[in-house]
Amino acid sequence: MVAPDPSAHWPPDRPLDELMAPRVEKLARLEQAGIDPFPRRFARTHTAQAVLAAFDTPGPQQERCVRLAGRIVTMRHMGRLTFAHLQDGSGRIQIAFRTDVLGPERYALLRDLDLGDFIGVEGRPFVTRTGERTVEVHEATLLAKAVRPLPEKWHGLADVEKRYRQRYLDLIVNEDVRRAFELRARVVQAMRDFLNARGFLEVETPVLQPLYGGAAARPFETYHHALDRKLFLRIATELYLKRLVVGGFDKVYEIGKDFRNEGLSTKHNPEFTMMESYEAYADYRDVMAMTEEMVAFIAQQAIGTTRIVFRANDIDLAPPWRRATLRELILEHAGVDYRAHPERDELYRAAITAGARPAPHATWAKLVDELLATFVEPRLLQPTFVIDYPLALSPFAKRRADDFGTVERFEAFVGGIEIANAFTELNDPRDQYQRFKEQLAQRAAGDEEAQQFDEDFLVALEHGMPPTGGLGMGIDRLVMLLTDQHSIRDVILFPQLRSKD
RNA sequence: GGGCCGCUAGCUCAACUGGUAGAGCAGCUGACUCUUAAUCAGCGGGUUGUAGGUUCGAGUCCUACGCGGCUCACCA
Repeated sequence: MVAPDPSAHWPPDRPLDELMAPRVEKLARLEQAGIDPFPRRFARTHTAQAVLAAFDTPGPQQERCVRLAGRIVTMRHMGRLTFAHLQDGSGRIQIAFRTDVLGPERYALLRDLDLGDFIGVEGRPFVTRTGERTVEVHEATLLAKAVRPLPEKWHGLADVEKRYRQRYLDLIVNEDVRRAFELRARVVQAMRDFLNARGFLEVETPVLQPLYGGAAARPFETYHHALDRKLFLRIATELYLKRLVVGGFDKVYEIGKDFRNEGLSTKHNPEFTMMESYEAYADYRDVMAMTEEMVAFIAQQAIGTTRIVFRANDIDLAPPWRRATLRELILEHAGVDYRAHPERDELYRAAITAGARPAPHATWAKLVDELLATFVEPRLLQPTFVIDYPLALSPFAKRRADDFGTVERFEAFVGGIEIANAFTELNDPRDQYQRFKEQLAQRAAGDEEAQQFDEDFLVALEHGMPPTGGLGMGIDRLVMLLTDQHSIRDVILFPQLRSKD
């Protein structure tokens, strides 16, 4: 028996349009017939996929009664016979309701079912005359009534805004969207498997930080009432993970959200997922080798091959990847040798001549970055390590032994997008102190993205940090690459959008 | 933030140089025991993103705003 419940009637202050009204009426009618439209559980013996698979193993299996549950996504009434498709997390399967099996009374309850409703059914698998594997329903249970309609069935949901705002509809209707996010989960799983197998320890460090650092970005600010203090959402995990290396964890990594208060684009979401790893006694060459192996492994695990297509380019992620210095790549693609222009104004003129459009007040380091972004990045389709960056761009990277103006750093590019950033970590506290001072000067000069002076971190380094190779890899971009999605919004379930009031 | 494009029924889209806003799907009523974009007959469904303006008359032209997409700038 269903307990009498006043909410059987639709709340009067909830919207109820012409499409919802008949569904609410059906819900009330079912309740009056003693049917709970929102029961508690349903014991399944099979998923849709499992039932379909069972057809391939003939014998007693096929005769067995199966119990499965899902959302009604299509329905075709034909008098005393009705076909429908049931969709669950594994896929969809056809089910058939027959009057002569169910009896006219139970069959008549079908008229109160709608597309979008969840039902559980028990029945016998059979194959229709047209060859479709189907379950003949012997017993059906309403599991959840849907009072709003599903999106249109042929074109699905095409409105991009609605797809992002109501991702659940996108997932119900667009199979490829669901697959992309399942793939994303496999990517993260494979990354963990790879790192764990190499002896890395997964850790979690603070998201709320009194000082932010480890990357060049503007932060989000928040406030803790009890502590009466301003806090920042982290822009990177770097400085905490290196404290852990000081603490004796030789190999650590963290997979988590970073937050950067920047503009939105097809490549940028204000919160994004980053993997950072740190390995003691390794340098950036060791990290390079690990990076190419890891990406190839992830691709193999997630999509079954290292050969991918991105923006109609055939790309092979199998190691070894090309290694080239930043200097030679900029010379190759922009025709500018930045070492020949050590003065800022000189390099500015050279960049303009080459066809770049740098910001008028760009520093020397920003100009180098601009040359990289404009001329080199878009051309790096096959996996490429760009190595050896100017010191000024990298306040936490160790200098080359043979060249004190250059640091041991690489960025990995695939398909024209940057997927990783790594360096031999700076562990000399005297040098780190100088770098922080330099960042302070840049901040004073108006660079909002310059590092804050992190005294605690410096004290940690003064206790001694072993030589360490660090890596940061953007998970969202890696998934974009592996799924051939060109907008980061298509690999983030709920991307940031403007509020809609 | 700049530029360009878009916003019409629940969904997907039409509507010529300004002249009564339509179709398919979804919904409702009926027929139908092998359909799968089921089919057939009938019915209902709209403040054309919002607010102004021009005009006898605006979905259409103008202005502002909102939201989205692409792109540039910034960034990973």
